[in-house]
Amino acid sequence: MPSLITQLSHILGQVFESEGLDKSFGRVIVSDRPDLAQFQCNGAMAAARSAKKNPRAVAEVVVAKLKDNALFSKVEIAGPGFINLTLTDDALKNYVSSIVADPRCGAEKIAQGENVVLDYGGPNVAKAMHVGHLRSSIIGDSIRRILKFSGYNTIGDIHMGDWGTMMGMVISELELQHPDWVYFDKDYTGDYPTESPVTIEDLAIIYPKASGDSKAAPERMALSHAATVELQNKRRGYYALWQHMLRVSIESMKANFAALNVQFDIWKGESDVHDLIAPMVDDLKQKGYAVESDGAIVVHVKKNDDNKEFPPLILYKRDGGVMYGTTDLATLVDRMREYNPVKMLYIVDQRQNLHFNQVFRAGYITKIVPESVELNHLGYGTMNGTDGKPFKTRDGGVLRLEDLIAMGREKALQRLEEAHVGDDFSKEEREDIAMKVAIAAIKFADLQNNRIADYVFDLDRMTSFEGKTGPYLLYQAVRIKSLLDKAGYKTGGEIIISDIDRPLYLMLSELSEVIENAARNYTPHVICDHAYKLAQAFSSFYGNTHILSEENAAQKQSWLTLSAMVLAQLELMLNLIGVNVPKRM
RNA sequence: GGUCCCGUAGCUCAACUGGAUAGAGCACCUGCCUUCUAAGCAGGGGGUUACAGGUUCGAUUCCUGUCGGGAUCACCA
Repeated sequence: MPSLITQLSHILGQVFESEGLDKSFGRVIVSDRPDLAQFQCNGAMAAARSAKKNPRAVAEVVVAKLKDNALFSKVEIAGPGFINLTLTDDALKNYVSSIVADPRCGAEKIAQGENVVLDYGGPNVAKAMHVGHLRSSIIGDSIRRILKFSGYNTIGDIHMGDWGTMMGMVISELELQHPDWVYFDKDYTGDYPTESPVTIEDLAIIYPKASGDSKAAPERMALSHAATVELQNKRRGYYALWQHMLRVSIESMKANFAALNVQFDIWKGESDVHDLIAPMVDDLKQKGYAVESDGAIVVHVKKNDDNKEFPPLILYKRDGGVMYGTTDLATLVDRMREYNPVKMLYIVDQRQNLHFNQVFRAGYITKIVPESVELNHLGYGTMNGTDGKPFKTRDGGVLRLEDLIAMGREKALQRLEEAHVGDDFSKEEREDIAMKVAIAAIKFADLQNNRIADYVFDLDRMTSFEGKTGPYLLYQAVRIKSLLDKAGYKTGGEIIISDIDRPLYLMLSELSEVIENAARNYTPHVICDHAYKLAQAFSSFYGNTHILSEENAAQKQSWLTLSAMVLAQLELMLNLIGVNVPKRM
């Protein structure tokens, strides 16, 4: 079932076409001036330019052909050539009735199961997750949900940092601290213990020390590099220790992501493509794509028509080590082979834009990725504090992710107590509600802006739960649930449209385009925005209209149906940004 | 210095990719809980869209320049 706006665009498009003009000029959008019309088409003005005609004259012709269409109660020309459209209530009612029982709430699909790989999250093994991982995780997860709903087969890959120098740092640090451990005995040939010798808490202390020491002293760094190389050569003891750290870290990551309600389809890491690197580089050397430069092996990615510098992608450093670009290129090999996707999307900090451009160019140049596949770096800005500088805690450290979530939950619990909401709920339910409120607040605050630039992370604002926030949306959804519950609502009945509820029905008809816009441009914020507007419009209606005391039974049933539709769309949109609604709050 | 991104209300952000009167939230004022959850609703003040040109019926959006902020510029990730 095409959306209402699709249907209208089709009708207008046919009229333009019958006049020898491109049918794309018939594109209909929601009116900017609700006081004048419900929908509008600006195509006459654009068409006039290409056809060298008067815009109003073009509009006149189009309007003349729409006059007797029974869908419209009003078709007018305004200003330089805007075509203003208003539907009859019958037409609106017909459309709304057609989506009332639709689980997709009228949203069309834009894909037919094509594979899309999304790369987000990117936590590091042995390193505690902190607020820096937040944006990638929740933006990536939301885009995954949106594309999946839109008809793609999505493959969300967590792409862990599990194979770089930091692993060598930690291993060498452990060896310095515990030289007697069996993992460091080169002559040992037996089995290693099944229990990990380190916990995630240990790692949270060890990594910063190892990293700091390595950066401070070249000879300490040399140990880290040596350990990295030995690990990558799979020295038995190191590899066993690494597996322990991997397992311990994944456990901790899973707890964090479960709390955030962020999901992945596959849990691969840099280590998974390690064995692909040597054959890949050999192959590229043979084909002439990889060449020696200054002692390193590189792929040149600068094109002739570039007016800017494009450093080559380094595959092997002068010392023979590999870089993250090497791993990323090998990951392209892996993903093409495993999934043959139409798109590969990277939700990673905008600062890595140049790096990804290098990798993508190298991917196309070497034919690892065909030109038909979209490679896209969806960058996002740095998370700043209210002072405009990169976010730090009061004592200057990084805020751990679990601490952030705990802070949000505390605030929400406090709010529940103040409002005496849930005094009679079980402790478990109150905690569950607080958790959902906290997650909604954190995610909505982040996802509501589209800025590639920076993002101001303001905990106080986020947990005030007032105004345009995630908890506001939960609150409105829960109120509707409570209303339907009290009314004992069952589906059925005619939809009756009147002045006080017409804006809401019109808004319900916009969902398909909103989600399509978000899916095509990878912009979850348009969903946040529309969800907020819908919630606000309903809240206004709810405040002015007492539904349960309505005496006209048919009217009451119609309003309950409207409420149920608003709720369904709200929950759908919240789901697309990874937010769950509690039963009550 | 080269390249890229950004500059919209006091603050944080939108503006359907060139459309009509630039919209929200916070903060500030005024009302509204003995009828469905006040984490709410109704209303008010607040703008030369950094600045200067250009393109056209029409510019926050596209082009040029200036100013200001940020990022990045091959052996770290």
